[in-house]
Amino acid sequence: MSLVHISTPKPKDVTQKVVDALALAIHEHRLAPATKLGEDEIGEIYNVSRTVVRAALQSLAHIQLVEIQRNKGAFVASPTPREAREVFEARALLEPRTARSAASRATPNDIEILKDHIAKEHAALDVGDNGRALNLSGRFHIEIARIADQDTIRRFIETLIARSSLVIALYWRRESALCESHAHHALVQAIADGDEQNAEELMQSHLVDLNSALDFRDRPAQTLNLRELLQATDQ
Amino acid sequence: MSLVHISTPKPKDVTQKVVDALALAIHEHRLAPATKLGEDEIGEIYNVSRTVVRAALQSLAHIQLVEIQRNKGAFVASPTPREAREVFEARALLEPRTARSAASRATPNDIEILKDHIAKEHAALDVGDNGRALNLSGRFHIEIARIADQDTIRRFIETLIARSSLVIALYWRRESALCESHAHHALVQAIADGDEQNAEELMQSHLVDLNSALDFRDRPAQTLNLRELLQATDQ
DNA sequence: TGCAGCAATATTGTATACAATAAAGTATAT
DNA sequence: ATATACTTTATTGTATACAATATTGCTGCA
Repeated sequence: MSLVHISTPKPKDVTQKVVDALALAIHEHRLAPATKLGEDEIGEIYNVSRTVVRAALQSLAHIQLVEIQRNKGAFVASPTPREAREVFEARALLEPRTARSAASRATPNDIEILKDHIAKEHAALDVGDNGRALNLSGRFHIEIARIADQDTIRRFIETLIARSSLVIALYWRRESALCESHAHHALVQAIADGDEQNAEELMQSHLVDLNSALDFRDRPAQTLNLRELLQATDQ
Repeated sequence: MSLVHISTPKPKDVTQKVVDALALAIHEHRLAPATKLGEDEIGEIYNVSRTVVRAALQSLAHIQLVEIQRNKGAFVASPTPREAREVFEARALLEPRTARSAASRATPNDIEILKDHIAKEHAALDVGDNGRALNLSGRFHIEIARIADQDTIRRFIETLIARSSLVIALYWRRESALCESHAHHALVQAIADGDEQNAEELMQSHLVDLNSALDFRDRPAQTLNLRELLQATDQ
């Protein structure tokens, strides 16, 4: 199942296409948190029926990229400061160990793939396409989880990376240093060397760095969120 | 979202009812791995349309309690030995830390809830209802994650517990000692005492014990699985 | 008998139609 | 002029209808 999700050419899975398109838009920050995702609207855009749109939205809701409110509709998720903190706490718990595993298992081909990711990331940054760079940075982390060869934990990390995109959209503080490809580079080196200890520590400090670039104190305060938060008549 | 999932009375969420009913049946081992879950059939049982059945099945597929094969249908998941091992590896990574957190945060009321769980577990075992006992044992672990007050990790643990049910159905070795409520009792004591270190270690050894009661060497070899594995024409 | 190809059946994938709920607008009364 | 009740509109929730695919059974032939 999970393998299928990764590797298949997917001749005709319309739902997945919609899922991927929406997820990409969110990851690249083209869809802002709390944006309403009307079923008819999306259906018209992709020329599919509401049936498949609903399936896609439910799929995205499961990984918490969108939030569905009964009889209200689907919205791009808007993590609270608390949720945002939790996402990075969970990443700190899972990813260092995963990087260690990756260091013990990576093949030369895997290293090539990682370096390729970094190169693309640089290219995107040079062009000024921060959205794409952010997305690639996330996929870099997912790639490490894949190399670690633990499907279950990889799936968890995938959802955390996805949500990180939203967290960054809401709580990013600094202007520059968007994805510290320097850290990524060092990490690849450790993994290539099979240096498990170093890989684990580098990943840990990388996540600490990321965390320190976020500011969870002030909350989103988006129009849509405000409105729904004020009326506590939620069922 | 996740909070809603826990606390709301849910006046009319038909889909969730179907999800819960099917999940319970799987957890209690009334539905065996690889069982076909026809849409019409389930719809007739619960008097709902295929629309909601499909939504429910997709929801269950996401937490990997069922596997959906395109144009083939939905089946109760049947974890491979490898997947089974991964589930418990992930639990070993997440749950000890979570138990530690729970020990640092638990209120007297939380302790009551945990003790209540254990009591129910005993009662079910006395009646000989192993399915219900297993389900309660799983909910005990989820309860600890709830006390730890980390929604994100709790959700991960919930999916792992759910899959553990299937793993146990397929790979359980021993006859007796189904849920070692002794271990649960000691764990509650440590949490009640706020003894973080002990709680973490007890959870770790508890999971090791569970793992040692499983035998991943021989694979399921179910009729349905065999058939689909032999024909590698999957898309 | 056994197999190949085709026909019939059943099941899933998708689209549409109807029902229920929420949101918005309007009119009336104070 | 504001607030409240009602009406209208829009959107989601659910059921059904149709299309596509897979499975099964049959027929004919070697």
